[in-house]
Amino acid sequence: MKEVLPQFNSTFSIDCVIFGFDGGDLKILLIERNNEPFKDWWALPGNLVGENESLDQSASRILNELTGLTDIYMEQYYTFGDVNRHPQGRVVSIAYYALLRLGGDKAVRPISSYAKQAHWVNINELPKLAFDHQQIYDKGLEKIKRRIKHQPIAFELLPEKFTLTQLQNVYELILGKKLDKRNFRKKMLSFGVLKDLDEKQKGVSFRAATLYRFDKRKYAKLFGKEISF
Amino acid sequence: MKEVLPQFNSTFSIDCVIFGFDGGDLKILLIERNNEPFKDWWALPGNLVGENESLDQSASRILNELTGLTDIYMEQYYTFGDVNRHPQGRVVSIAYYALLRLGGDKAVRPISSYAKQAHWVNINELPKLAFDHQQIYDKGLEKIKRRIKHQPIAFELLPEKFTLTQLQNVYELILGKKLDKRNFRKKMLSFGVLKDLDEKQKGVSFRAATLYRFDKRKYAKLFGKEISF
DNA sequence: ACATTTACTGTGTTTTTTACACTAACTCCG
DNA sequence: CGGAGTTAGTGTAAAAAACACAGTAAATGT
Repeated sequence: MKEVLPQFNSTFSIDCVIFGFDGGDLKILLIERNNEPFKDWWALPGNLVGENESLDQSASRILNELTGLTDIYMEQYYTFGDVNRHPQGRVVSIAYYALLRLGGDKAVRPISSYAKQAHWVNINELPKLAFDHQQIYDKGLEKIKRRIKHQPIAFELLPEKFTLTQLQNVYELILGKKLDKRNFRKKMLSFGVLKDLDEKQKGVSFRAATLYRFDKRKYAKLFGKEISF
Repeated sequence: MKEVLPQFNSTFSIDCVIFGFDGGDLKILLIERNNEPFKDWWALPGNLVGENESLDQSASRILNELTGLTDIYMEQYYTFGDVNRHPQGRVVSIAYYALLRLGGDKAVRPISSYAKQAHWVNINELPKLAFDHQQIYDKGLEKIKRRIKHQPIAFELLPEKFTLTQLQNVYELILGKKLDKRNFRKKMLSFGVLKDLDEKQKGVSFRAATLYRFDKRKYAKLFGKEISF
């Protein structure tokens, strides 16, 4: 029924920089490719976009296929379309990043067909990546660095209940630098979006810290005002 | 030689939000479509990406075909890929914005084949747009609003020599709100990236203002430091 | 009880942001 | 040439935000 649009041999794919935080390290999910080109290389998870899925849906599907998770925070951030970025033809790739919490029962055991294996890799120990994936990763990290300063995305990496020290760790890992503890806590609490749970950490050696929860309601009320985390 | 990648009937295009400033109003370039679908509707300039051009090249080409201009500041900002955004098939569209100065000898008389006509339209008087172009425009403006606060893109809209009042006008038009004159001037000058030309406006009624030039060298030296215009 | 580790707290200084109104310079016109 | 009209240009005080900085409190393990 539809008229055919002019076209040539081309296609598009999604690539995902999937960040996970396990309470200690910040990691991304990499796959070891099972096919040419770049067989046996490490690469960002990605796939072609299906005929009847939107870009956002496709990104969610890719993440779900690897991790089994749904409803994960994902954001499209850039599209890579150099003519020769894929050796087998023109592939334009739309990049997404995702943020999720690792560990516990959600431990995430990745399975997939086009990959020999998938691994969570510390972002400070990344191997050489296939295609232009290093560039895609770099740009993703850069975007997240900016975004974390203005939007409450750090909470996506943390369990529902978390301590201020954990929150600070997330910021320090993403920004790649140390922050002053007192100033950090003062500022975070001043936004009024953290709810003190009157509850302490359990199962830790040494002094237990107070647990907090991110209060989405209060955050929603702040909209319009510029808020800088 | 190349293996063929799996694919279906799909293609991708570039759409451009081309901002122009004529000293008074902020405008974008719109075309009146000559073909179905949305024949006779106003739309953002756009075209399919050629087989051997990168996305950036394609965006530059589209702008050049309409205006004859080259070396214009352009930035990719988002990719739109809903399944039904184009009635004739799957078209993923990569959006760019561009900033340029209008008027004088550069007056820009747009010509093109797929458009009946092209016009510069005040951003406060936009007509109904074809496809999802309103959404594409909205997101573009939003991105520029953010960017103008951190990067020296306002200068792209101004002639080489400009007055502080003109610069402030650009900010006010993009941000959509009035700014305090004294605070604005103080802040702009404090960055040290404006060179006072010891030269006055000519041909104006009433008192002539001092002309400035943006000093790219000094700006380059600031890199790394967060600078907020 | 002591050693160890992490949680938690406050103040003073500096910098940035905001609010605010008048004089100076130039042009046009009569 | 003088006065009316219009835009250019300037400073200060108050408030808010950012920054630098170190010791005590609480819990654990031995």
